Amino acid sequence: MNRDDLIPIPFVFEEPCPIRDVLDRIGDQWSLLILEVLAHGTMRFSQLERAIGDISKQMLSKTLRRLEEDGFVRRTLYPQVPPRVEYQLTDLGRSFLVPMKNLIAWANANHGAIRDARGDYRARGADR
Amino acid sequence: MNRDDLIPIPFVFEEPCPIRDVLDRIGDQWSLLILEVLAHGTMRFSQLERAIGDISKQMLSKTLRRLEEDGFVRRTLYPQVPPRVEYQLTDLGRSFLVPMKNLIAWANANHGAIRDARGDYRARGADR
DNA sequence: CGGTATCCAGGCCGATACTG
DNA sequence: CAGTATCGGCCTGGATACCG
Repeated sequence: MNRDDLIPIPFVFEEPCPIRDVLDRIGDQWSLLILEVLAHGTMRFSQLERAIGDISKQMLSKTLRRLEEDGFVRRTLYPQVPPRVEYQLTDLGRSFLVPMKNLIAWANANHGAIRDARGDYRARGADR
Repeated sequence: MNRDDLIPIPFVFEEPCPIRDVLDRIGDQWSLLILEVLAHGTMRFSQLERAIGDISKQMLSKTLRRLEEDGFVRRTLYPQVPPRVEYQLTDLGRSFLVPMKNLIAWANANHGAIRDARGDYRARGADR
C-alpha cells in the first residue's frame, strides 16, 4: 500500500455526516427558495404558493413539512373555518441563512466562470 | 431580528439562478465529498475510489466529469499503458471551498439542533 | 488502470382530483 | 383555505459486465 492511499479521512465521512444531512434538505428543488421567501416574514400557505408561482401544492406542502421537521420553519395553525396556517422561520432557520448568504454571493460572483467552463468543455469535446 | 437581516428575494428567481445552478451540482450524492477529498491534493481515479470507499466507478466517473465540466476539477491524462489519470482542484474549485467551509461549520454546529427538532417532530406526531 | 454500456429499483416531482 | 391521495414520467444512482 502506497503512502498516497493514506488520505486523512475528512469529516464528510462522519456517520451521519452533518453537511450531507443538511444538503439533502436544502439541495432539493424548493427548500432554499422557500427559506428565502420566508426570510421576508411570516406567510400563509397560499401566499407562499403565489410568491413562488410555479410550485405545486403537493411539493409546497411536502417541503414545508420537511423544513418544519428539521426545525427550520415553524407552522402555526389557527383553528378557524376556513383554516388559517402561518409559516415563519425559526431562529435555526434564520441562522442557517447567514452562511448560506456567503455561498449565494460566491455563486453569483462565479456563475460566469462556471458557464464559461461549460462552454470550454463542450468546445474541447467537439475536437474529439 | 432587524430589517437588515432580511435577505432580498430577487436572485433566486434569476434565469438561470446561480445558486440553484450550483446547488444542483454539489447538492448531489457525491460532488461535495469528492471536492473535499481533492482538497487534500492531486489524486488518481483509483485513489479516489479507495478513499471514498463506497462509491461505484460509474458515479465517480460521472461526478468527476460534471465537476470538470463546471470548472471545479482539472483532469490530466498521461498517455501511458496502463493509463494514468490525475484529478486536481482548479482555482475555482478551491475558491468554492471557502464559503462552503462556513456552511460546513454551521452544519457541524447545528446538527444536534436539527436532530433534536426531528425528535420533537416525531414526538408531537405521536400525539396526533 | 480507468473508464463505458446496460439494466434496474427507488425517489423526486408535476398534474389532477378530492376533502374537512 | 390548506391541504391529502393517486397516478405516472423522469432522473438518480447502484450493480454488473465489458473494453482499450
